[in-house]
Amino acid sequence: MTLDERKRKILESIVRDYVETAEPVGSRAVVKKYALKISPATVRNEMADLEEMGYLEQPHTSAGRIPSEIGFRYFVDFIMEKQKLSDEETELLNKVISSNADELNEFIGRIGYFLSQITNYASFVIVPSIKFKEFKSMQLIPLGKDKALILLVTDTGMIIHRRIDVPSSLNDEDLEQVSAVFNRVLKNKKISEINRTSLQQLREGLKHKRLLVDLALEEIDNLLKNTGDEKLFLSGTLNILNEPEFKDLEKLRKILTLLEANEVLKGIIPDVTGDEVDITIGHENKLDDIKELSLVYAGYKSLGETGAIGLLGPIRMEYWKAAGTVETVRAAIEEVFRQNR
Amino acid sequence: MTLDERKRKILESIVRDYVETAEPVGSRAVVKKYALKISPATVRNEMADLEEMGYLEQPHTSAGRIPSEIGFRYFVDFIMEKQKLSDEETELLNKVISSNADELNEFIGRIGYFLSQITNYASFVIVPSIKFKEFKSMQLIPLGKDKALILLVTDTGMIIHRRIDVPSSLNDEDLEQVSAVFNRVLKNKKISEINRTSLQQLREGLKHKRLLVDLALEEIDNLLKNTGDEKLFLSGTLNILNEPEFKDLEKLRKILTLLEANEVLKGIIPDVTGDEVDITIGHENKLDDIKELSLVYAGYKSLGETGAIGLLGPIRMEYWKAAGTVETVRAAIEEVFRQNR
DNA sequence: GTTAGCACTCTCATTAGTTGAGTGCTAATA
DNA sequence: TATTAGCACTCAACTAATGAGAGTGCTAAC
Repeated sequence: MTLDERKRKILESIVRDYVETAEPVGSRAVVKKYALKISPATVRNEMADLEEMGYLEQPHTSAGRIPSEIGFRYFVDFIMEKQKLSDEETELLNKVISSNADELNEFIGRIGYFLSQITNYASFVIVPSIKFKEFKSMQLIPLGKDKALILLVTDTGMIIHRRIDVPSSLNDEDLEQVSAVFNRVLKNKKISEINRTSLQQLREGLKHKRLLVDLALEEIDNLLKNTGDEKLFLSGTLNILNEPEFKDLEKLRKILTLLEANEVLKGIIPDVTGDEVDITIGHENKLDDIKELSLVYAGYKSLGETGAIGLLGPIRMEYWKAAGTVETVRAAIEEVFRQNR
Repeated sequence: MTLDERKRKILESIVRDYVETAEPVGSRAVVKKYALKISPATVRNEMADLEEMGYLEQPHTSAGRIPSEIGFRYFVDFIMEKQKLSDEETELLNKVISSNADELNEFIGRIGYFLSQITNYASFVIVPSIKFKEFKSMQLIPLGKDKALILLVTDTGMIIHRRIDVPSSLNDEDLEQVSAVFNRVLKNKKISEINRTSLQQLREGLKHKRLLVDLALEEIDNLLKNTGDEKLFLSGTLNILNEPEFKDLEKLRKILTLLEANEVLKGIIPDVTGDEVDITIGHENKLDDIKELSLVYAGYKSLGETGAIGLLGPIRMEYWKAAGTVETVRAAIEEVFRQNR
């Protein structure tokens, strides 16, 4: 499946031209635009070969060629090089990175915005669920009559809270007392260490506040369960409005609807493995709904968990630019996460 | 500007037909579909009158009539009645209301989803910034080496937190001590009562932990400042893809882009005054960008502050349905907020 | 192996012709 | 006087025909 130098050059020209113009590329255009020292006729012969091999296709007899998905795949694997960010882009990225967005959501939001701004594709960032190891604090805070706030803090700084009803038979001091006992038993305790015995211990020590204890325990249980949901941030989805392949309203609706359903979207992103930028093109994707799209993405590590960032664009995508951007941003945010803890 | 019964009937027929079909309505269609006991010719005469009065317009000579914005306005003000929810819809609403979504965001999300589901228009919910009156608790929770969590709880159950760096010269006990002093001075204190004296008092009592105190005070200050941002929730924006008036890609892009910019959107919603459902049609709206859209909205009260819910659709909108839905949902969520505190 | 030349193919834009829905006006009718 | 039937007229939307242009594949010459 290896192509000689000239064929590679021609394939590359066609890919680049097609990505730029979204029109089939003719033999003359290839010669002219990329200053090859051969005639259109020769190019035509080569193109016929490339078509036979499956790298190109022809919308109709008298049109130029466009790269097939296989052609794009070959281009991505063996021809293109990832394009580095320009100086201005790098500067902008640094600004985004160093802006004191100490709220995680905001930071991620800016990263996503940057990705889609720079590339003009839709971007996504998956933030892994941050597993915590220890409880740091448990509070029951009275809020006026009959209400209280139950508040848990983990060693990762995550805060879980819920408003609960408090039987009016309990007063503020009772709440404080329960807080204290919980804290004593659970504080700095690893989750794995919280076993039946210690829970039993809690119940025993606070028999007469059974209801409250049960509520609190239920909440802790909840916390443990919900620890498994990673979050997906999307940005720049409207960029697909610029792509001529989606000028058709029905296609557009399909894609936008898909992008709106976050949960579905999580499913289409393949499991990230290493640090490398990965690319899936058109039908290589799992779900039918995105067989007209390509994905350029990479995993990153944060607190031992794996997240992902990536771009979502048409098959006719500037893979070199997309891959370069994803690679750089991936490294940058991993660095941030490393420093930050 | 009052119309006789027959003209009203004809205007209504044209509005309803046009809303349904998005096509200009001819005299024959009016007679046939709405079983009026007059001839098309008569209707034509009346239509000519209505056009002269500004209630109808004609896309071109040989087409039927469509309602002008003034026509819609007349229809909304003097002809239509708000349509009540069907039994199934009411049932669904009750389900949404009573589902134990004790997270505010989730509750609002469901309300928005309901609104746009039922009407097929984009919906918005504005949640007012909840002003709080008292501090309930202030905690400094150590999180491993050099880090701590500063955590404030207000009487409205709002939680403000930030991760801060702690000078390594301070140990866990120092943190606890600062917490305690803060709590003693601020607990259950109204904001208006926190004056310079009490702050001075804090600083004095903790002179040797100056840095920490300043950090904490800064955070409290922050909290007070940020109390002013209301939140906007949007839902069902893709419904506009169904409207034939936006089959044009450029228009579509404009609107979707607008809807993506939450901040701009807040600006287009007029100040809500009373409890009544209000409607602004096309050019009655402030911003140029939404002069091709209509707004159906109403305010609601929550903890003394005013929020809003509403729908955003084409000028050719089912105002009766939209207004009825908004009215019902408005009442429902106000009831929820009333009960919940 | 490469290239010039040429017949051929197919899309796209333009034009002309046709259809049909709907109007406005006039004259007849109740 | 209000209503209606009848009819000529208008205009958008569809259809078919035509021609231009881009690009190919093939053949024969270099």
